[in-house]
Amino acid sequence: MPLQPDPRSSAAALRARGARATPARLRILALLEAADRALSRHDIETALGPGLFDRVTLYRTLDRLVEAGLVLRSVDERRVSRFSAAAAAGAHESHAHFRCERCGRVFCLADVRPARPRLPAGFRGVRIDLNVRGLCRACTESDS
Amino acid sequence: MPLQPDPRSSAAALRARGARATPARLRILALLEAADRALSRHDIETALGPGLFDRVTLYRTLDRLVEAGLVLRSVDERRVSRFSAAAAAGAHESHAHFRCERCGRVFCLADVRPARPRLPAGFRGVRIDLNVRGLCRACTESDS
DNA sequence: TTCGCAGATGCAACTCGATTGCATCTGCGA
DNA sequence: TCGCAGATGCAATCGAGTTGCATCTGCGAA
Repeated sequence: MPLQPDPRSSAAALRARGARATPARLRILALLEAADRALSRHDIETALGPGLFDRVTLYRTLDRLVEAGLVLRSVDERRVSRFSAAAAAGAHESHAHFRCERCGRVFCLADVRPARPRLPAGFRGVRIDLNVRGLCRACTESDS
Repeated sequence: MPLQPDPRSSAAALRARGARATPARLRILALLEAADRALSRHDIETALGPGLFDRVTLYRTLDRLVEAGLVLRSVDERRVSRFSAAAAAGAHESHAHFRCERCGRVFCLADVRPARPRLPAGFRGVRIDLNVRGLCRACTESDS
């Protein structure tokens, strides 16, 4: 989890997974690795500068990064996909997010590792994710 | 959690929450209470008979039932909202679902009660939900 | 170093779940 | 039984995400 993401190691990670190291992928990966929360396509487009990459390119790039296992996807209450760097979040089978009900931002709870619950007979669980909803620090503080 | 949902008690529950007991609300509530899984708007429309209620009415009715606390909403991996009766699921602050990655169906794990995790300073958690993804029984059995 | 092409990108059109505006209808308290 | 706030239906619209197709380019091979 480097503070200054290294584009060379990102490029190597991409190539090791059979994906080309393109500007779009390196920029998006660096952005997600530096972020302290899960970003939507809209967040990413705004951060990189609107118009730098096409909307379709952003979606396809994110799909490819998820497929390569470098990025995790989750869907928020407002039906928007959000993305976080797998390296920063911890690429575990179980994962936890905090979703602020006021500002809509999503934070990774990297050190929370939810336990696998008992399932009904015949059901096979694979991945587990836990969502906590409430108010984030900024919204709690502006709540006085 | 009655096996045969009682429309009279549903009507009373609606009125107690300041909502009218209309045919759409009573039919949808009865359907959700009888279901063993969370239903999408499309599932509900199909079950009640296409054309019986307008799509907009279904969405607005479901919104109202969620607002009244009689129904819980969750969003699946495919960005579709799914609804389950709060009474059947257990209207707790924490809740768990199983989402089948093959058929897309969503099951309530009524007896699983995820623990509240530690949050970063300043964050206030309110509701918790746990999602387990994998294969449901039907899809596991057809997997041979 | 250059070359070729599979894979990546951009643009336009499209899909589909969900929402909004507005006219009409109705549950239910008075 | 009457009035009206709240509920419903219809049409238009929104917005996240996808698809088809033409063009471009990273990168392995020559």
